[in-house]
Amino acid sequence: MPKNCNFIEKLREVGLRPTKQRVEMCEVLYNREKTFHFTINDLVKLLSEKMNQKISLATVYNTVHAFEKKGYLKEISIDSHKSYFDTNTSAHHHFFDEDTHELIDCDESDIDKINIRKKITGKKINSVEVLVRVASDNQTQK
Amino acid sequence: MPKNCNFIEKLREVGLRPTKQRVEMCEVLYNREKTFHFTINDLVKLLSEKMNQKISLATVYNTVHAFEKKGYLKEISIDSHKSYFDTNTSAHHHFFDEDTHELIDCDESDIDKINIRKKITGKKINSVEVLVRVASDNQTQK
DNA sequence: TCAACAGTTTAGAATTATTATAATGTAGTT
DNA sequence: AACTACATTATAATAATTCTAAACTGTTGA
Ligand SMILES: [Mn+2]
Ligand SMILES: [Mn+2]
Ligand SMILES: [Zn+2]
Ligand SMILES: [Zn+2]
Repeated sequence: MPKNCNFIEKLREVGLRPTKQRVEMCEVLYNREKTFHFTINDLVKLLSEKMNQKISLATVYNTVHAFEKKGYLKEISIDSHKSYFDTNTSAHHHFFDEDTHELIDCDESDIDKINIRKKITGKKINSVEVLVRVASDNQTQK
Repeated sequence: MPKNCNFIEKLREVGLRPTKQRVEMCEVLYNREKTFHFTINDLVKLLSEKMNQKISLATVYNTVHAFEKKGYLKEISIDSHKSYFDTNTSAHHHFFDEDTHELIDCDESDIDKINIRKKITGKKINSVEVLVRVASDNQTQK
């Protein structure tokens, strides 16, 4: 994660116009140390803080979906009531903290390879993902 | 799954009034061979077919959530755009057919026990669930 | 048996998240 | 600078879910 990636070039490469809104979104999404997990609301908040002018909600939705289509973002299902997105687009497992509603990525070494015995005829496996729900262990809490 | 379980008694046991709507819902949900996975829409459709009078949408939502709170139903997250519910309330894994949007339960023997190496300090694991997304293997199809 | 009460259902309004629309603005090209 | 295709915007529309308050019903105990 270099400090100042050339997002303009990156956007051009996949055929998206490097408009200021898209470059701004790239900065917010990818100019960080770790994977970023967010809801549209999180993102809107961060963008409004960062930018001088306001950004339209429709643009945030459109751009997130454009990024998703181009493989820059992945949608994650942990809560049927909210859409979460992930800047880590590879197949990977998650911990979900039920206290803070935060997602945490697992890497290869965190969970042993999943062995699936069941076959469904005529169907191929597209992905295998594990969700580990965690919560505070503290008795006094909650 | 007996043919005509005494749902009235079952409802009383957990402190729910055995109103005709709830008994009717029990029949639709639990009077079947296999686990039932459904969306609110699926359920409304089935109930309207089965019942002579119409049932209010609010009642379906209220009753599903009452059942959920009592541990009769479990909400499943596979698609952030829709709520799925499951009559199998135990911890279990799923296959999700991306062609038909159907959920299929796994049993113990289908997936080897998941070994989690990562520990998060101060947090305990509440559940570990695997989602296997499958789709048609047929080249000609889609 | 039946009135009284608490809990339940209901239709419709309200809220929330998301998508569609159509006018205006802008990046890239000449 | 001007042209054009694509993007952004405000706003309207849609869809899922929840709220509200009035009408209704299962239960209880007189
Ligand atoms: Mn989506
Ligand atoms: Mn829910
Ligand atoms: Zn992730
Ligand atoms: Zn299930």
